[in-house]
Amino acid sequence: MPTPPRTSLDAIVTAGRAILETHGLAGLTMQATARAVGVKAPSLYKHVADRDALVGLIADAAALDLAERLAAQDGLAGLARELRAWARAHQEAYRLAFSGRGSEQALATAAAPVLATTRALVGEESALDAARLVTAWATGFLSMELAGAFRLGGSVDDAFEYGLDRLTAALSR
Amino acid sequence: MPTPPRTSLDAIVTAGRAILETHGLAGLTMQATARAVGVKAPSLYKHVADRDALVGLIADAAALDLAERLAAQDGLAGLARELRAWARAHQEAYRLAFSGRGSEQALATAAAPVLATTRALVGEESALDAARLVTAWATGFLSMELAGAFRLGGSVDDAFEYGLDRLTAALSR
DNA sequence: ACCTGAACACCGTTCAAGT
DNA sequence: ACCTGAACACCGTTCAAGT
Repeated sequence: MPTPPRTSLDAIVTAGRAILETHGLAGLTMQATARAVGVKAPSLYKHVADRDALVGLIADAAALDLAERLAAQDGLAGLARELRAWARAHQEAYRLAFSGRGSEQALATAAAPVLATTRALVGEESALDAARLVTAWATGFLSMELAGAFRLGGSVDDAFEYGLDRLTAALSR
Repeated sequence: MPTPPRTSLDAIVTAGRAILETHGLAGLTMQATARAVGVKAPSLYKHVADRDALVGLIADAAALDLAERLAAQDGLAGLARELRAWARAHQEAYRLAFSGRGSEQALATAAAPVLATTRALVGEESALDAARLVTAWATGFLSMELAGAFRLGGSVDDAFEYGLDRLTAALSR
């Protein structure tokens, strides 16, 4: 006898994102996710292949969220500061989005505005190299900041602005 | 009746490093580590508090290994290229060392030569900010490279040298 | 057509009992 | 004084049985 679904992929991913942020990736269990959407764990397998797939979908949702924010920005400084603000506001989602567990497509969407900006700064030929410089710096900085790796004193805010300033200078003309 | 230990912390950490590199962090189980040193899993708890502590010790051993390599280098380019060579040769160890699961001390030791180099380049006042710029870029670049995140074409080697060149220019005088 | 209980394999960890 | 078997709680995952 056919039965209507009691949950949906959308509800599952949304619940997963909330659990991720409150309990971390380790707390994002199939059981916890199922409970959040009102079913038992085995039912989730009607909607996702396995936990890895669920984690990947959550990573993509986060990356697309970020992409939307970045698309509204202009210039290297705006992009970098918005990325940092987003990362600090959604630490677990940020870590997951850049962990390589999502699709390449979602991350590429988020990176597109950076590429457009470097193209304007250094021209077509060096745009990709320059985007990789900026992206590597920004994501490296944030992963260190979120991990609490800046422990030698000094202002982390100042270090971010210093890096942004030096990179902007290095990519000018 | 006293019994001599059948293994040691050193042997456990060494075995753990080998398992990490061949089977990844997920494969680094207490059981696998115990088997590698010839005891059963519960015996490991005589030497380490729990799996997290073991993982932390392995992260530190890797970071100190890297620190030794970096200490033999001179100049930004030498440091960056040696870091990249080491990261590619010990991918899992690299990821773990920079994951924040080790002690701050071990990573600080590895970072010391970078700080010394930026001090020589930009002076005492900006040395820390500059070291953070370089470190963030290098670790960000490598985490992306190891994750296979550079998929838009172009030469990854060229992108690395481009970044190194632009950063060197940005930190000159 | 979806959901569930029960079961399985596999973790980390504890601890009483062996030597 | 160290090591082990047995046990426990907790995972992810499968599947026959319910509705």
